[in-house]
Amino acid sequence: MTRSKSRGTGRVTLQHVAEKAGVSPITVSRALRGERAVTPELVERVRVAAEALGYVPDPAARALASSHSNHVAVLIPLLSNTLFVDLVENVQRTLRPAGFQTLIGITHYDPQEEEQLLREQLAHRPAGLLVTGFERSEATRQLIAASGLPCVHTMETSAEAGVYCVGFSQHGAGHAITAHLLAGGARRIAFAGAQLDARVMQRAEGWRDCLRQAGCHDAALEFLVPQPSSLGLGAEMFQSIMATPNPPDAIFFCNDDLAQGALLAALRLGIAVPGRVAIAGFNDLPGSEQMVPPLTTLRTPRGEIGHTAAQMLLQLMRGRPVADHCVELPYQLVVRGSTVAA
Amino acid sequence: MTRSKSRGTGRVTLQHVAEKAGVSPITVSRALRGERAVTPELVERVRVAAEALGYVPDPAARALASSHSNHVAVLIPLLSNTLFVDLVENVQRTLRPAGFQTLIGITHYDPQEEEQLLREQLAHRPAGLLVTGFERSEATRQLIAASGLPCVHTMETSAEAGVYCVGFSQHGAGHAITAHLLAGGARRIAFAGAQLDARVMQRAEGWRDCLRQAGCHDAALEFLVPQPSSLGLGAEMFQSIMATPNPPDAIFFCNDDLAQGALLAALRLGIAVPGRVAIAGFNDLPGSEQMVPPLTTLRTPRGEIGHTAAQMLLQLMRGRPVADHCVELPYQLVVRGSTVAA
DNA sequence: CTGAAAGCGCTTACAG
DNA sequence: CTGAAAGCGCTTACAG
Repeated sequence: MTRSKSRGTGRVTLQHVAEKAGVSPITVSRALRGERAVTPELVERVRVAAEALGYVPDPAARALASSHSNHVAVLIPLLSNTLFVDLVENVQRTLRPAGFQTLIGITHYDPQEEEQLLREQLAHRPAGLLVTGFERSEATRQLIAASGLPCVHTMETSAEAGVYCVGFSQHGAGHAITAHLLAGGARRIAFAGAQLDARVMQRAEGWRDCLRQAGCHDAALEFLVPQPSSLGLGAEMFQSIMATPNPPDAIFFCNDDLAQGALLAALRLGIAVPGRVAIAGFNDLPGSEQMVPPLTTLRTPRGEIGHTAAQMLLQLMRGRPVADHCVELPYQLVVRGSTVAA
Repeated sequence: MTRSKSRGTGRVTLQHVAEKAGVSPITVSRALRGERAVTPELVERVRVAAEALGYVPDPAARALASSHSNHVAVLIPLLSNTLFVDLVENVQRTLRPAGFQTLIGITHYDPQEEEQLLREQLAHRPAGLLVTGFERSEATRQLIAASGLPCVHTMETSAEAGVYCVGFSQHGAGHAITAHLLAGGARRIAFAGAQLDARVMQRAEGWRDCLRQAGCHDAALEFLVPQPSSLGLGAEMFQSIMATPNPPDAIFFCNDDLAQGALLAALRLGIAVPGRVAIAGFNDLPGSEQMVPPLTTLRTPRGEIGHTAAQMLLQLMRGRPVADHCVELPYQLVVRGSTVAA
């Protein structure tokens, strides 16, 4: 089939489908988008014609005409923490079948970078936004508001009206881990945190509150470092914590990689776990069950968060009402050998 | 400023910049894209006007008019292997400043899924393609060829003419690890592979060739399982390999996570490493240096591959010639305690 | 429920 | 080196 127009791209367009189906292009557009107000028979005819021609709608033309692309902008801090990989995978798994493309922006926990990324993503006129937590620059917050786009926050929850979020109680989870340590007989329970983003600090708060309730809180047992968490850092922190004059009998690490590093350091140093010190992590990342001893941790529902947040966003992008603005998902304590002797 | 047109979106357009700069829209377009054939003074005037108005080009309009978006489609097997996270991060770091958005497709090593993802990405008329290795369905291959888009292959190299690639010698790397094990005195050296993608099999080939040259090859010491690699799988494989009638004195695992799992299993089973069996991994992933004993491995240049491949693609997308169609980057053997007694 | 017209914001190809 | 015209492939808003 030759095209006569000067700039013809050889692409099958709405026009072609319309001719084949014997209707107007606009009807094809409506039929294919599943807009009501089109006779079922016509819809069928259009569908057959589109199929026969192998028609693929042009996202750029669609975006230009409707002022919304089929992109969804996703902002996450990192991809090097499995946590966010699980989140992203589930977001994509949910959004793709619905016809949405994911635009992934990695902020590295940097508010400036998040702002810059969002600007670039916004230029693409995404249909929706998926962001991590609530901590961001005022400018970013305003960009989001001014965009008028549906936006779902992940990982944390908020009671604020009009804010959409899917997460779990970071505070409650921190509390739960600490309570488990207390139940095991520990009294001097340390908190070891890295990165120090808002969620880590909420877990610290949970730890603090739990220990205060039990009358065992000791501010000297809060160890915080701003570096990104890693096994190496966990090993270092463990060693320096155990070298303090009056070391703890249990340590709650804010992330499993830190705790894994601590377990390996304990092995090297010949410090018995949980005999001399119990160790707990957070997130239940790959490998934690393989540690020696296996790591007690808390399984966070990041996969489900990704799925649920994407579904909520889908509802919002379709202009449908959402029952729950804020969905709080359950987490699960996973008790293993690092806190309970075999 | 009120807009009179009925569908005005409130967006600052080329038109506005043109009026402000006192030139035609087309000149603005050319000036901003850095096309030559525009007087430097005009370029400057346009730039100032655009800046003042906060003009952001509309990618959708641009894509529609030019039939190319500023997207680059990236296809990778997984995000749960740090390897590919490093690759993607470096790709984005290189492409973003040049004005390109990355579209990430995760194939899960499934040719069908890769094909489907590519179709979706192609609908967005990306400016270029970045794919992993050379193993894919014939249909996918044809989609790539028919698209006429510049395409750079990563992780592996190929001498084939007209094929752009940036990688390292998987065969050579497998050979190097094996040679190191041989040099340490091992003679019964096993290869333990999972996933069994093309690159793993090339490493296996390197292991085979090295041992044949040394006259030590034993086909019974090749252990292959198709499951995705993980610490748990590594532990299982290690245990079953050591339970064979005539176990090896060294094992080369095709990925660090398997080897890490093996080291932890050895610890649990009380099997001395490297005393009774030496263990080597591949990739140098996070945590390997923290293992007990630290894991000998081979550091692969995936970050540099991402950067170099993105740069090559940038050249191609700009229509500039590329000196080397095929860039082979160096890897580095990292010798640690799991193969050499302290 | 269906359609003709206009427009989304850019770039291509052609003139000058 | 600069510009007026046309077009990219859709959807919006307005009629009927």
